[in-house]
Amino acid sequence: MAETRHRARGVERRAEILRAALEIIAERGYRGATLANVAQRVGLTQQGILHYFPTKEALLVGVLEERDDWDAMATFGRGGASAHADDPSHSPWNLDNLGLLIEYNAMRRGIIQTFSALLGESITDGHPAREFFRRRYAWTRRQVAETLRAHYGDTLPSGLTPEQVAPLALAVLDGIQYQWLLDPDEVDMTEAFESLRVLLGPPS
Amino acid sequence: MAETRHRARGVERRAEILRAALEIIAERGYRGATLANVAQRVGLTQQGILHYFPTKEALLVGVLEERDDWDAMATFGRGGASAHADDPSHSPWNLDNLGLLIEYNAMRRGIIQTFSALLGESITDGHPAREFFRRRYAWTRRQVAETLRAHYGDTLPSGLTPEQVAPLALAVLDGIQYQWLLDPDEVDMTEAFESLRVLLGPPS
DNA sequence: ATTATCTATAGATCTATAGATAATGC
DNA sequence: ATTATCTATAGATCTATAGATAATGC
Repeated sequence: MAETRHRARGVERRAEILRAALEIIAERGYRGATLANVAQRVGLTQQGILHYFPTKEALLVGVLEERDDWDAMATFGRGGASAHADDPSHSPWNLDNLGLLIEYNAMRRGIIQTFSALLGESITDGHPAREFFRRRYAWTRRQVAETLRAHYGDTLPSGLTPEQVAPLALAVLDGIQYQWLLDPDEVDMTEAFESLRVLLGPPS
Repeated sequence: MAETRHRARGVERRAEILRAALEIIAERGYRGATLANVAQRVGLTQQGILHYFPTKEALLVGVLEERDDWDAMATFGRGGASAHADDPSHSPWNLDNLGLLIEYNAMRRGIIQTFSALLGESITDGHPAREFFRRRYAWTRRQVAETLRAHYGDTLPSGLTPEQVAPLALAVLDGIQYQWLLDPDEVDMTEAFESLRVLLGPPS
């Protein structure tokens, strides 16, 4: 790895930095993250990072843009008609290799933790990710409502509309993630999502 | 206010500082908060704060301990058998004065925002509030399950058990709060909680 | 030439300690 | 005496700018 470093082209370096930034943000949040932290992880100086991203905020934006995975999280359950259906990182259910699954989950945890940390911060005043999340949630609520409508029609078994349920379903995903991150042994995300499906009722 | 400052006894000052700290954390999170910020808000120097709370972390602990309100948030709906049933700040449904209600909501928003910011940060490595939240959630899940059992018995209309639903219901509360904080005009917390009740089904 | 990195630094902050000074309570 | 606050500072960091140097691609 260290030996190939001088071979790394700019694009790869950039990707390397973004991955490191993702990890650092997962560990300490954006405000707690430091350019020096990221730099150390990729074996550069702090100023080296600024060569690729002119400011700390630009680095955050890079992380945010890189992760269209964010949205994959919204497509809960295997029923989701994802645009990336053939990409293993987007359809864990198709993996038959246990090693891959574990690796996948570890990466997933990193992404979930980064996402959750940023969401938490984003609601504070003037946070650079605030608008990003506001838009994302508005979009995702619509997306989820649409998915629900495709499954259930205009009314769910509960009598509620897709538009009423969408924010709740989305909220469950986020809330469960926090509970899981705080106490992985006590909270089973998969089971929780299964229960959510039961709670929503059988498709008509 | 400034005139009564020299009259303020230690206990009042402490409370004043805690309230200011709550606000600052709501605005910038714990990591983003600064002793100087808090100091300025109460008209002291940064070192003045350290007279009451020896470290920044001690101040956070103070805020965390002060707010048993945190738990009131878990007792959703008017059905909650709260120990503070006579305290207006714990039973908004009893307020008949609109002014009080608005003030209450504003305060509520501050508390919700502080809580949400801290929850978001707490999942990062070595955060001082992590253990607090882990315990709080374990306790609250049990609490909610108990409440559900009192309402529904051992099985909810969906067929799920109180233990299965509790983490979901709790997750909805937290998740909706984030959505609301990000976009107050698009998300109606009261309506969302109402929908949650419908989703859980009618009590038997 | 252009790109990738580094050293040197400026300029802000931040937490926390030490110790002085003023006010309050016996 | 004790409590409440302040000034002075140490010692760390942090982001960002300036400019040098080495490596890469034509």
